[in-house]
This record gives sequence, C-alpha cells and structure tokens, in this order.
Amino acid sequence: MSMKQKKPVAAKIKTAVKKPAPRAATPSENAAPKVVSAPRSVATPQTLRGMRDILPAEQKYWRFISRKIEELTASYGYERLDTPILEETALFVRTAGKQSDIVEKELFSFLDKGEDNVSLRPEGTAPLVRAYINHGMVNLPQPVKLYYVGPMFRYERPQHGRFREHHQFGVEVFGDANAVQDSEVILLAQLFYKEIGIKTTVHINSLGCATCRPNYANELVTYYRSKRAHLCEDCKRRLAKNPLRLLDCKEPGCQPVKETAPNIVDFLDEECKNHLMRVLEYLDDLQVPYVLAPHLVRGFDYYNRTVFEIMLAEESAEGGQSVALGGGGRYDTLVEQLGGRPTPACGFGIGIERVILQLKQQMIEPSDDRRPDVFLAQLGDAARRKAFMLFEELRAASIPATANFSKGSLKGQLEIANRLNAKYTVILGQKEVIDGTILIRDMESGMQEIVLYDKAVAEIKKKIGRT
RNA sequence: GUGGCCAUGGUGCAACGGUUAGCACAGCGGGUUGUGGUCCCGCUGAUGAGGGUUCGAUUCCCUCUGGCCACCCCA
Repeated sequence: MSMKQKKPVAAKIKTAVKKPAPRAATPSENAAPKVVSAPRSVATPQTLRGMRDILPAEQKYWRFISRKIEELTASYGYERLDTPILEETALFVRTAGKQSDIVEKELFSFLDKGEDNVSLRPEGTAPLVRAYINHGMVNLPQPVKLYYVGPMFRYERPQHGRFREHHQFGVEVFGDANAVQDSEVILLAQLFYKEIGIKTTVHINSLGCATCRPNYANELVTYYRSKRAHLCEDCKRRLAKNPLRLLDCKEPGCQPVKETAPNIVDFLDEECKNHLMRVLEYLDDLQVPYVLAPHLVRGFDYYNRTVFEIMLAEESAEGGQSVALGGGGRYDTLVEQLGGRPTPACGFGIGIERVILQLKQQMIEPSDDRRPDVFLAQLGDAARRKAFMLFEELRAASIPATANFSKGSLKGQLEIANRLNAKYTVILGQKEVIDGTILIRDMESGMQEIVLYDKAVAEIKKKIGRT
C-alpha cells in the first residue's frame, strides 16, 4: 500500500461516517455497557494434573533465569540445541533403563494416531544424544558443547516442588573424556546458582565403570543380604531390583546398615579412581564447595564415573531434608548405546521450578524489568492522535511506554499509570496540542513540567537516564 | 503407584439440612466535565463435575476431577 493513499482514505471514511444512521432509542449513551455474563452452563476446563500456568506475575523470575542461562552459556562457549518435546518411547526406554522408575511408572507415553508409541520427554540428555548422532556432530571439532532449556514431563503424583510438567536447563558435552571436563560442567552448574544468589554445595561421587562397578555391586548385595532382617520393605525390594539404590534409603532403621556398608570408592579401579581424584583437584583449584558423597547414586542407569547433585548449602536449608536443585554426571557409553560412535560425554540438568521456589523462599526478587518508564495519557480526540504518534516515536527510540488510548478521563489514566508503576506520565490534552507542548509528570514526587513537543523524546530520554 | 487432609466469586475467608449463600480485597462505574497511590457510593461475580439420601442439600454419603502433605522417586 502506498503512503499517499493514507490521508484520502481516512478522509473518505470520515465523510462517510458523517451521517450516522438513525439509531433506536439510546437512553444511556454514556452509561457503561451493561455486562451480562452468560450463566455458566459449561464447565471451564482446568489444567491437567501437575501442570500449571506461569502467570505474568511470575515471569520476572523466568526472565531473570533465562538471562543468566544466556550469559553463562555464552561465556563458556555452549550452543543451544532444542529438541522436540515428543520422541519415540524407545529412546527413553533404552537410555534410562527399563528398570528405572522413570520408565517403569513415570513415562508420559501414549499411542499416537499412527499407532506409534511416543512419549513426552522426561529429561533432556537422551534427546540431545540422539540429536548429536542424527546430525553427525562427531564431525564437528570435539568437544561439542550444547545446552537446552525446556519443559520435561513425568507422570507422577504432584507434590511440593514436583510437577508433571517442569522445566529444565541443562548442558551436555560430547567428545571429551578428560576429568577437567567434568569439573567444568560442575563449575558451570554451581556458578549458575551462585550468580542468581543461591548458596549451594556440590555432592559428588563416582559410580566407576562397567569393569569395576559390578564388583562393588556384588559386594554390596552380599553385605546387605547378611543384614536383610534389619531392612525396610523398600530396601528388600531394592536389593533385588537396583542394589545401588540401597545407598539412597532415608529410612532411619536402615541407616546403621548403610553406615557400615562397603564404600564404592574403595572398589574403583585405578583409572576410575584417578579420574575422580583429578575432578576433585580441579574443583579444589576453582574453590568450588563440594563434599564427597559415597552414597550418592542417580536415577538414570546411564551414568558412569562422576555423578553429582547440587544441594542447598547447609545454612540455607531449613530443617527438613533438602531436595536436589540439580544434578548430572558422566555417561561415556550412552552415545554408543544409541548407535553412535563411542563418544565420552557428561552434563547436568537443573530444575527451574525448584530454583524459583528457592528464590522466593530466600526472598530474592529479580527486578521488575517490565516496569514502564512512561505512561502516555491523553485528553480529547486531537490529543489522542498526537499521543498515538508520540507513542510510536518513543517506541522507535526504544523507550518502554504504555498507554490506554481508549480511556477518556485523565483520572482513570493516572490510576492505570500508578498501578503499572510507571516512572513518568506524559500528559497531552487540548491545551498542549495548541501550545505544541507536553506535560511530564513525575509519578513519585507529583512534580510536573512543561516541555516542547519537539523536545519530548530527548527530554524523556534524559529523565530516564538514557542517552 | 500407596496413604492422609481438602475443594464456596479472580483472591482470601464466612454460613446453615430450609427464603434473595455473607464479608474483605481485586475488577468495573460514579463522587459534574484536565490529575493517581487515601476516602465515600454503586455494580459485576461463587458452592469443581456426576450420582445418591431427603419433602428439600452448598451442608450428609459415593464416584470422578483437581489441590496440598507424606511415601516411592526425582528436578
């Protein structure tokens, strides 16, 4: 559309509107339209169990975290990779392990219309491994450093800090077997919390490798069998199903048994032991606060050697046992297991909802970056049109402004400006239009000053401290 | 998946086996046409869904749905 047409078209419409069709009786032209809401005959759908809306009021936390993620990953040279939320079920069954709870009872799976067995992703690592293989990233200079942010799904009973849909931020590094890489990943995770103001401690352990872990598992089973009488029901179950999980039991009765259980570190072979020692050394160098946690095991079967969880630092944890804010580890066999070339890898995942919960609990409030600098108020038709133009000029000058052009009264507009917590309100009325000026009102002090319209943008820029 | 507690306008609460289900906050409108954050007035708006017991149920019972809490597990 050509610019020339603009005016004539508007003018034409204007004349056409001149003679309004006679209307039926209008007893209350100016009265507010009567809002008659229909009776609620239909039930409003609710969110699905364990899923929730993230409302505007909470968005500042999400923006705050997104910013930190961008900053941090950029400074360590990580590239973002987004994978689909839906994948074939086999991907997760093969990676997490058939016996794992994630697959056994938490996978959000269903048959799609084509009768394919699909699942909402329960975690981020397997899809990234899949993508790494699919796109031939072995041909990229190694290591390949990737990160992801997005929703994850687990079919569980919702609870405090646990949802069916939650969001994770995670990184995965492919093609580097060196212990220094484990340390970098741990550092990155720990730095993330530090940067947003949450004090954490890294719990770290080594699960050994395919060679040395079975020895330990056998030893552990033998030991626990001898104490079987003292174990809780869950532990008896674990003994048969997933022996390493025995170390995870929180049942008071099982604690003494756990205390004297064989320690995995004593069973690591030379290489695994060295690897662990070096990871710890690097962490010492970087002054990352960690504790060795010989009882730490993780929920996925694919880990080997280094595993870690990021826990709330003791001083911030209030009483009860604290849940992990994030965790990760090394998974050197996973790429091969999914049909790729043998490629060492490690990474972590962080639960964003839990981080936000913690921010709120510690009263850490990100600044409200959506607070408008300027609210534009107008009075009368001519002023409205001029204000609308100024609105555009402000936007072009990257000054965040808000307005409500359909509101008539100045009082109403100031109320909105106040509620939006605007720093300044620009007032444009009949008088200002005639004088070629605007009024700038400081919403905190209530002081007003008259400024020439032509200088408006420059003056506002000066006031909000921009040049 | 197991067990417990719970469900009233947008939010937080109240009420009773029986008239128009109260209150506060928020929202919208107004307190004479150009000044907000205080005040005053008015309006809108709810018993989660489905069954049953009963002359009558928002109230009692059951099922479902959802929430909270613990376990399991996890982020």
